[in-house]
Amino acid sequence: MIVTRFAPSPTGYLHIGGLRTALYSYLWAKKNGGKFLLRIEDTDLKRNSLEAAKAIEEAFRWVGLKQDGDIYYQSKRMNVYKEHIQKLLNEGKAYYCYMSKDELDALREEQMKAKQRPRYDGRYRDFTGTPPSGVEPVVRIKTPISETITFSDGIKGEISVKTDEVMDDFIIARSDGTPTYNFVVAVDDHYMGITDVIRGDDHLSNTPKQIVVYKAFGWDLPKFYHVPMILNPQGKKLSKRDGAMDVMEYKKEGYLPEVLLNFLVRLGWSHGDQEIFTMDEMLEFFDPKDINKSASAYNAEKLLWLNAEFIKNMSYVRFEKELIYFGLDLKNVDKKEVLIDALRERAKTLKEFSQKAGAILERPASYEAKAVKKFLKANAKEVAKEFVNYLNGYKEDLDIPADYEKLIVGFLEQYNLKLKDIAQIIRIAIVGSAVSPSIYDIMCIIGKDELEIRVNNLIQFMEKRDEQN
RNA sequence: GGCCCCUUCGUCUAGCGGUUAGGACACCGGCCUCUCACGCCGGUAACACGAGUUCGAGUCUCGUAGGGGUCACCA
Repeated sequence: MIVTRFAPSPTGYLHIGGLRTALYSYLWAKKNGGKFLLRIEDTDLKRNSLEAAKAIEEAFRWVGLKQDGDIYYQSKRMNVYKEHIQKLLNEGKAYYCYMSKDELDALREEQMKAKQRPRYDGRYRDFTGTPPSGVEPVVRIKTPISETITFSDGIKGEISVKTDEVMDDFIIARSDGTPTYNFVVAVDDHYMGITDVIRGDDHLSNTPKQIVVYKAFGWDLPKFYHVPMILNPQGKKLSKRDGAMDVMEYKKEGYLPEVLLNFLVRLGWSHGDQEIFTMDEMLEFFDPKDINKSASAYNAEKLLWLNAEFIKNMSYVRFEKELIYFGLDLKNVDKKEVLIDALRERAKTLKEFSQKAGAILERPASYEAKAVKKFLKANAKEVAKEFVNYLNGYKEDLDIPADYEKLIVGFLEQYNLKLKDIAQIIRIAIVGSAVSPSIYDIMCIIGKDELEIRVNNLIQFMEKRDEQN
């Protein structure tokens, strides 16, 4: 069985890079009938916060990635790590190092000056004398000397590093006794039964260290997949400055969770020419072997396009449900289906949708100056008045947009006008600007009575304007 | 700087020794049209460079250049 995990450290919100590796892990496990686990890496008490952990969980809930079983918190497993550190100590595979932080810094500086790679010199590796007093020791693991550590990465291929060149006896327990990252990752991945580790390729260079831990305990290695980073549009590493990194920010901006997932799955992975995937299709087609080797740049326009595609095909009930978050309650809107259909092809996000809907549902607070100047010419007032008269005398049904089209056609015939002569007047009367969905749709949405009110309001406005001139 | 990784249109990518190098976003035309969109049709645009291997290279090998990652008592 395949078991994967996502293991964020709770130092901030969940960002889209993290979400993508989580998605890949989730997909790979679920596709194979396996398990996807969530582990919060909170060993560094100073930098973690409970709120951050909660924020990550909230983001997971929003996108609908559900972990199997309970969430693991490393802070609750300290005794396990301590036991294992003790075990290595007992077996002589790790040792206490009494070098103080100051001494270490001095050594590092010296090495830097000599243009050497800063590296612990192993001075306590075989130390048997009396330890210096007043120093709380750290625990270091013995990394093999003159060995080549080789592993096969599912994305990058065969990777091998020479221990003497790039590794030293790294610290597995700080002087306060708390374990460090590379140690706990290996211990947890082993006990959680992780078979496939899918993570960002910034961890590629940590992998040999974790392998040292695995080997010290004699454990089998999981498979590793190091997925390339996501770059910003400038091709640099995505950072907070690029904005919109927080997954929850996408909710606020009116993106659908499945769109974010769809967008992310295609960033660095593909299945032929397919752009749009349902969750079932992602599960069917995803395979980490198809993940690209190179980093990919974040492309906000494509995300927007994808969101628009999904909105175009979204159900009415889903619209009603999602729009509540944006302060738009469609429950009492009589022609909500006409509203939705009129706007779904004009709004790329739910946020934009709710703004545009508001412009139709609420009476315009003012009339856009440019539109007034361009379309409300001298005869506009008369045309509008004639329209109100015609509307008052109109006895046919006014229920669907086509009924309003009949209304307009009749009006144009009677007064020998062109559609152009009336369309913008009605539009401005209803939404206050020269841009909106079809006038038949928006007339239908607000209904006959409201239509009359709004056209009259516009007539009043024009009268006032004409008086001033 | 050492080590590791990467390199096809502006961007996401397809390609797995023989292709007019395909698709998508964006962009530019045109059509549709009551405005704006949507939709439809069409277009511009890429194999980083240099050597090999081969009858033949985007595809294999090696260099060069460029980009990224990483070198903590952070994760």
